Order: sequence, then structure tokens, then C-alpha cells
Amino acid sequence: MPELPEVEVVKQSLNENIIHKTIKKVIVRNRNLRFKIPFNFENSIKNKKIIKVDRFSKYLIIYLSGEKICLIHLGMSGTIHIIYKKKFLKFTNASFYNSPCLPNKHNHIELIFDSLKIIYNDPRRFGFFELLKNKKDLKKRLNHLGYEPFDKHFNVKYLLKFFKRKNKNIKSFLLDQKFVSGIGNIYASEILFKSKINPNKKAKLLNKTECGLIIRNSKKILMDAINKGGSSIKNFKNTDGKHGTFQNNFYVYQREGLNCKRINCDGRIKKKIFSKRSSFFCNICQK
DNA sequence: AAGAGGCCCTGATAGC
DNA sequence: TGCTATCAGGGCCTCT
Repeated sequence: MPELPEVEVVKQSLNENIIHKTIKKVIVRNRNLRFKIPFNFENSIKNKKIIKVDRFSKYLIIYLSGEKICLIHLGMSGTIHIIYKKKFLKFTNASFYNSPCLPNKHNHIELIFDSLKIIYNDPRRFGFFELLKNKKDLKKRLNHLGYEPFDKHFNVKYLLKFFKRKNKNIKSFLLDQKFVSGIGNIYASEILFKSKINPNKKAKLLNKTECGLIIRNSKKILMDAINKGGSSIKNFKNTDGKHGTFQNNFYVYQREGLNCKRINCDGRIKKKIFSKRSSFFCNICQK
């Protein structure tokens, strides 16, 4: 689910809802996420105020009062839900602060504020919550990540230089977070379709024009997706439980066997596995 | 240095 | 119906 656009949607909604609020209580039901949540986690963030919620790549960054920073990754299946106290009390007499919200065994973490709480749900537990000491720590932690597609440094010169003497295909580079960060398997396929480039094409064979297309279309597709509330595959929902709609704009992802949507192209969408990940593409108009 | 592969984990779906 | 196999949007680690 969560690539850059989906995480951005979550970030915006968190900012609207929890900024300047104080964490009154923390419940951890399952510490075994990708990284084990230490036993002092709850006390470390209790009574801290939310300064701001930010995002880099697919990471959510919650700045807390007193310098500490909560870094969150949603992995493959993580979602964050907001439960409003008023609404909650309309439907039940249970205690807002103590009751295990909603019948879901994968609700692993709750941050409880006065008027609402946020719940982290993650069936596959590939996501994580990490507490960092300060900004310097954060910088170190995210140091391995490449530019976001929106960064001005993500330009033709950078691409050509990066691809030199490399042997991988372009699709795996788009998924390589050291090269460009924030793109995942869905948007990688969509970007390459829009750029008319075959996912299995060796990156070092791409010319300036093709690199330019990849850059422009990365920005465009991710922005479009953000504006449509992200893509809801399986069950991605935003914090209000609403679905995004960008999946309705997919040209290739999960369209195996269907006609190519490009005007004047008679192709059909193929699905092939390259470097262990499925790729969707039209083998007629993507060269 | 670069690339391939394995692994973490649950759930949905397909095939028998 | 109930079993098993396969696959899923990510990232980190190890080995060659």
C-alpha cells in the first residue's frame, strides 16, 4: 500500500488532527514490529506535545516537544486510524482511554490524546515505530535514502551519472530507495508506462530524453496520486477510513490482459516478474 | 561496488 | 469443506 503519496495523505491528516496536542497515554499491544519496540517507549513519549508531522519518502516523522522524534514506517500493510472521542462515546459505554478500540487483532499501538486517539494497525508487521533522540539522529537514520522525485537534484544529469556502468533494468532502479526515494512497485509501473519505457530496459541505455520523461512523469504521477488521496489497493485507507481513488487512474498496474489505454495502441498489458517484483507494462508502446 | 537472493509476517485467493 | 501453494504495495541483511 503505502508509497510516497499514501504516506503524504496520512501526514496531512495527522497534521490537521494532532498538531499541538499532548500525548496523554500510550498503549503498545504488540512490540514485535519490524524493530522491537523498547519497553521505555511509552514513558518516553507520554506527555510530549506534537510539534509537527512531516514526511520524507515513505517515512512519517513526528516531531515531539523536547527534541525527540518518532519515526514511523507503514511497511506493506500499515495503516493509521483516528478515533474521535465524541464519536466513540456515541456508540459505546466503554472507556475511551482503556478499551481496545475496534475488534482488530492487528491494532498494535495507540497514542491517546484528550479528544481523539490514533491507532497503528499492521497485519504483516513490516512497519515500525522508532524513537530518535533529535534531528541529528534523524538525519543519520535517513542518510541512506536518495532524493525524492520532487527534488531539484533529481535531474537528467543525476540519472545519467547514476546509471553509468550499472547493469540493472530501470524498473529496479525506480524501486531502489538509494537512487530515488518514495516510489514503490505500483507507481514504478505507472511512471514507466507514461514514459513509454519498457521496465526491463537496461538503465544505462536510457538517453537524455528518456531520463527527462522519467523525471517529469515521476513528479506528475505522484502529485496526481496525492491529489486523489492516494491509491487504495486491498485496504489502504486514510486516517478517516476513506479510500483514495488513484487506483481508478491506473494505466497498467493490475491490468494484466486488458487493452492498453494509450490512444492508437493495440497492445495488451503484460505482467512479468523482474528482480522478484511484478511489473505491468504494454509490450507494444513501451520500448 | 553492484547485484542477487533470502528473510521478516499475515491474509487473500487459486487450485486440488 | 479443507488443505496447500502462491502471491502481495517494503526494506534490510548477507553473500558472491
